[in-house]
This record gives sequence, structure tokens and C-alpha cells, in this order.
Amino acid sequence: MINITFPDGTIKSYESGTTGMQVAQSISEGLARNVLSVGVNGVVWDPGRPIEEDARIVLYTWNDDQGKSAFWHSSAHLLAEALETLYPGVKFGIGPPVDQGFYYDVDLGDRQLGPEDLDKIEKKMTELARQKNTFERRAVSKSEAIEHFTKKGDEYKLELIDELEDGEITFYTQGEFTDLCRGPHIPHTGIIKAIKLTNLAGAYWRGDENRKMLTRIYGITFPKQKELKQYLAMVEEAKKRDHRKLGAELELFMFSEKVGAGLPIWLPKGQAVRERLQKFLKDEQEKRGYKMVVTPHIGKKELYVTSGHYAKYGQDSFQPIQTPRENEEFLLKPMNCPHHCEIYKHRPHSYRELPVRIAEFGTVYRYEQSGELHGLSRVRGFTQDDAHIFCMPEQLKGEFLDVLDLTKTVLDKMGFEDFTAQISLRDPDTPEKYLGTSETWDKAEQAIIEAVEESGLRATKEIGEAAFYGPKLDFMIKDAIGRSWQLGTIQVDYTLPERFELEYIGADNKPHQPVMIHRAPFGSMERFMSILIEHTAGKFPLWLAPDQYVIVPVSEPFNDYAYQVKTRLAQADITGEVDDRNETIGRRIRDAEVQKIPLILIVGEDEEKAGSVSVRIQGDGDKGTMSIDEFIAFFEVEKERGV
RNA sequence: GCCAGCAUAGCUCAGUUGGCCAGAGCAGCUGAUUUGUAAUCAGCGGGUCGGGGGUUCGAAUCCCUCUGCUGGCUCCA
Repeated sequence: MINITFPDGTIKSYESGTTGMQVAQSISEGLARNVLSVGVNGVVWDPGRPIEEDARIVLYTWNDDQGKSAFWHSSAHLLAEALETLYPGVKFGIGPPVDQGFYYDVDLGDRQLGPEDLDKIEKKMTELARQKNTFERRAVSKSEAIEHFTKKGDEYKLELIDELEDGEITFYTQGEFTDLCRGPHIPHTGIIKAIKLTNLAGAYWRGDENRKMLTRIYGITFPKQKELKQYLAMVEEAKKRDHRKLGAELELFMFSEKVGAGLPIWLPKGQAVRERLQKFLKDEQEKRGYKMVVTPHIGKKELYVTSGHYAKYGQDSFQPIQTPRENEEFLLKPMNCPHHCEIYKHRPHSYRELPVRIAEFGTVYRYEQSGELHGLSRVRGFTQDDAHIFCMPEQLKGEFLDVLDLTKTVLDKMGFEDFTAQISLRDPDTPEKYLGTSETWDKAEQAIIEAVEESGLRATKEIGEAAFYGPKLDFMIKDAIGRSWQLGTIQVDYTLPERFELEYIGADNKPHQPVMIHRAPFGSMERFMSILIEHTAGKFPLWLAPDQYVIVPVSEPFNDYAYQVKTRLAQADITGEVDDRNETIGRRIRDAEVQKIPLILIVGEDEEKAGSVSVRIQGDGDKGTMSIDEFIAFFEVEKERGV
């Protein structure tokens, strides 16, 4: 007999060899039907795997991530089975579960799949699922595993096996299909009721662009048809929030084939929002002792040779532009930091004036691969809300904490609560990718880790994600369809001060090297706006809205009054327009609603006589009339409410 | 850059297997209407079917190529 401990602490005894499924059955039939995987002493197992020793167990269902991931992992096997049935000889890479579903990377030889093929594969998967085949786990020796896949001629699986230890290799078989797999899997394929193959993509084998590109088939499955429907509806909803769509509809920004791919063009309304964001940050930075500067969009190649950017990115950048006579070479600036280093250097600094905080909304240009461009999120020309802090080593932590506080202030103001923070460290195995010595890297990484700990911020550590000149703390946030983007960043840098020979005169009257912090709370105006648009669905908070109100006079005789109101509001620093088009009132209200203008003011005979406005809130209907002073007071209250 | 796909009027889309002057709704313009809380009515204009090349008696439709876009991969100072 063995003792099974449940999450609530109760202990029951079972015969040795009892499976998770049997344990579930002993509790209730309903639970047994829903069990997808089983946590055994912290490891996720198949429900059908016998438990031989005392164990703590957790039964996972569709409501648990562990249950979902087993479900989707098994769905990937089902996809593979369908592929093998339809396309004999297909070779398989890997087929893991992901956040929303699963994929399988396959090598179909010369065959190309199109969207029509996905329907066919889906049908086959449904047919195979109905067979309710169980997933059978089998431990195999390394030689047996090699033999199996040699016979099958699947070099990808052989490569994977090659990296595994003998004794830890398992196969899973459902129906006619056997795959190398560590598991776990759901009880049988019949639980997979709703199947949707979502898209096809190319993916390099093992993520290496020098190796073969496999066909990646993405899909998602559910235990109930209804859940698939809900999922698809949710995806449709998310598409409506897409900043590319809203940006065009609300006339915030545009792209032009003639101007060039990845070069956003800001329209008046988008620029209005940008300006308000920048004003907000400028005010915040002013309180914290930053000074604004402006630097040119190009700089001599030598500037970037000095900074190290040229050696690192020169080949993958817009190539230098030349002066016609002297053949001097200039680069479009990909970073503001070298310029800011030169600003620091323009005169000697005493330790008394440190930290020096230099800020700039600096527009930079980077060559991004054509396939990478994506709306405002990934562009070739963008404006960073950049600043560089030059401080003494002993001031580093304090400065870092202040920047952290600023970044949190920004995210808070925007109502972005679901961000994650990531400490991006160097990969010690590839020192050639980084500038500077191991000692300075250790110092810089330690400074970030300590400051983050002290601030109480929860952050993950990611090895190999650092910039080439220093480690960083990145803030990540998801867009409407769940893709994660880096917004704010804080970076500690000992390297550039050295390369630019920056110094300050210390209390000892000797030169010392300052430490540099690079930071951008928004990251870039472009990417920040893309996330802001998607999070607000284009319905900007009052303090950011390009037009805060529109006045709709009931008919022509009241146009004069409407313009009088506009003038009054302008004096109160409230901006908007009068819509005196010859259209029905219903029409003009509708247009304002569709344009997501926060406040609609209707004025007619009653309002003119009373000196009032009739207020309507976007998406929320008629709020009744108020005097203009009342409206201004109401506006100020609403404005403070933020997002 | 790589894989797969898409590109018809300002926007959203129709255009059977290549075959009459390429269509609709919205937007635009003109006129009528003077409006009280999400689309007033009528008339009119608008497209070298993304660019270039080819196949064909004939191409929006088939092929090649370039550009842009979409979803991934790689990359992201």
C-alpha cells in the first residue's frame, strides 16, 4: 500500500501501482472524466501511469495550465498522426504546447501545404480523435530509440535522441503513431472534441537560421466545441483592437509605400496624443532633475566606431551616407547615447554636479529585416524617450531606484497593470558578444539585481538577453492578441564611459570614471502608442484624447453659440471642435461616437438661453445639461480619472 | 533575410472554369432638407484591377519578377 497526499493535506492509502486516473475515480466519476494530467511530487504525469510509492498528487483538469498543456501536447501528437496518415514519409521536428494551443514542425520534403490542406488535416484529426486511442507510454533504451527512427528515416528525431541520456527516453503511441516524447499525455484522443489549425509558418530547425526551414503548423483544440467558438470570437474581438486598424480608422498615423516600409507617418491626431504623452513625461522628468537636449539625426561614423556600435551592427545598419566632396561618412543615428556622451564630455565635471541627467526625445533609425516590420511595434524609424544618467558608482543604486520609480509611475498612469519585468543578463558562454570586462559586467548585473530586489519589483532573469554594452531591466507588455513587447528599459553601462573616456573630478582632485544609466520608460513613442491604442481600444483617456469634445449645434442658428462655447473651453485648456456640418444631429453624434471622441456637447435653443451645454459621454449616452462652468469642473474631475 | 499567403475606387468587399464598356455599400462632390442624442433624401464623379515583364485571338483571372502588407522563424544597440 502507498499513501497519497492531496493538496488539501488529506492522506489516503491506495494499492501500489494505482494510477492517477484510478485515484480520480475513487473520488468521483465526474472528476475522472475531466482529469487531463496528474502532478506527482511536483512532476506532471500521465493519468494512466502507475504510482509505486508514497506521493503528493494534484489532479489537473482543463482549468489548470498543466491540464491544458497536456491536452495541447497530446493534440500535437494527434496532428502528427494525421500528417503521417495523409503524407507518408513526413519527418517530424518538435511539437510542443504553447500559450494558446500547440504546433508541430514538420519536414514534408518537396510538398508545400496551403490553407486548403489544413482543412483536410483537421478532418483527419477529428476522425482519429473519434477513435479514442489511448496514449501508451513506453520506456525504451537509447539503442532501441535510435533503431526505431533510423528505420523511419527521421534525422530530426535522431538528432534529439542523440542529446538524451540512455534510460530517460520514452515513446508514446496512440493508434498507429509513435513519437519520441517525455509526456505527459491525456488519457485518450477522444477528449479532443474541437480542433482548429490556425496557421502555417516556416520555422528554422532548432531556431537556427543556417539550418533547414521546416513547416510549422499551429493549431488549438478544446474539450468542447463551444469553447472553440468562444475562442474564435475572442480572436475576432482582439482584431478590432489592433492598433494598425484603429490607427487608420482614427487617423492617428499612416504608412506610405513611397516613403518606405517601417517608417510611420504621424497624422495630426496621433501627434496630439504623442505630444501629450511627451509633456507628461517631460514634467515628470523635470521634477527629477533631467535636462532636455536635442542632437542631430546623423553622426560621423567614427562616433559609432568609438561607441562600438559600428563593429557590432555596422553591417546590419543603414549604410553610411557620404558628403559629395570630402567623402566623409555619416550614419543615421541608431542610438542617442554616443551623442549624449559627447555632451557630457564638452566640459569637465566635478563630482559635486553628478548625477548629470540628459534627456531627449531622440529619433533613431535602425535597419530591421523586412519580414520583421509590424505596424508601430517594429519600425525602422522611431523616437525614444531616451535619457542618460552619468553618476558616481556609489550613486548608481539610488539613481537606478529613481528610474525604476519613474517607470512605474508611467505604467501606473497608463493603467498598464499586467506588465512583466525581466532582468536581461549576459550569457557567460558567449563573451565575444559583449564589450567590457567580466568584472564590470558582474558589477553592473549585481547593481540591477540588488536595486530590483530593494524595490520589491518581481522580475524574471533572462540569460543572454543583455545589450552588448551592459545588462538591463526590461518591462514587457502584451498586445491585443497576446504577443509580448518590450516597452520600458533601464540599462547599466560601464563600457561606454570607458570607450568615450568620460570622467569627473572627485573629492580627491583626481579623475574618475562615471557610470552610465540608459533608460526609456516608454521605450519608444511608436511602440508605446501601439500598446496604448490596443489597451484602450482607441478610446483614449480624456487627458490624452486628440479631440476632447465635439460640439454639435442642433441647427444652423446655434452655430454662433457653439463657437462661443468652444472659445470658453479653449480658455480652460480644453480642446475640441464644432461639428457644424449640414447633417442631422443623429448623424453627427454617430460620427463622434465612431471617432471615439470622449465628450459630445449638444447645443440648441435651450442651451443658448441658459448658457449651458447638453453633455453626452462617448459610449455612455446622455448625461443631461450643465452650465459651462459646471462642465469645466466636471471635465477636470473626469480628466483626473486617467485611463 | 527565410517559409506560407494576400494586394480590385479613399475604406470594406463582389467579380463562376481567362471572353460583353469591372460592380456594390460606405466615404467624396452637388443640390434639397434646418434637424434635440448612433447613419435624411436625390443626383454626380471616381479604378492603367499594387508596379513591370510574359503566355494567349483575348488577362483582374495563368506564369515570372519587383514593391507593400499579413502570420510565423531568425534578428532586435
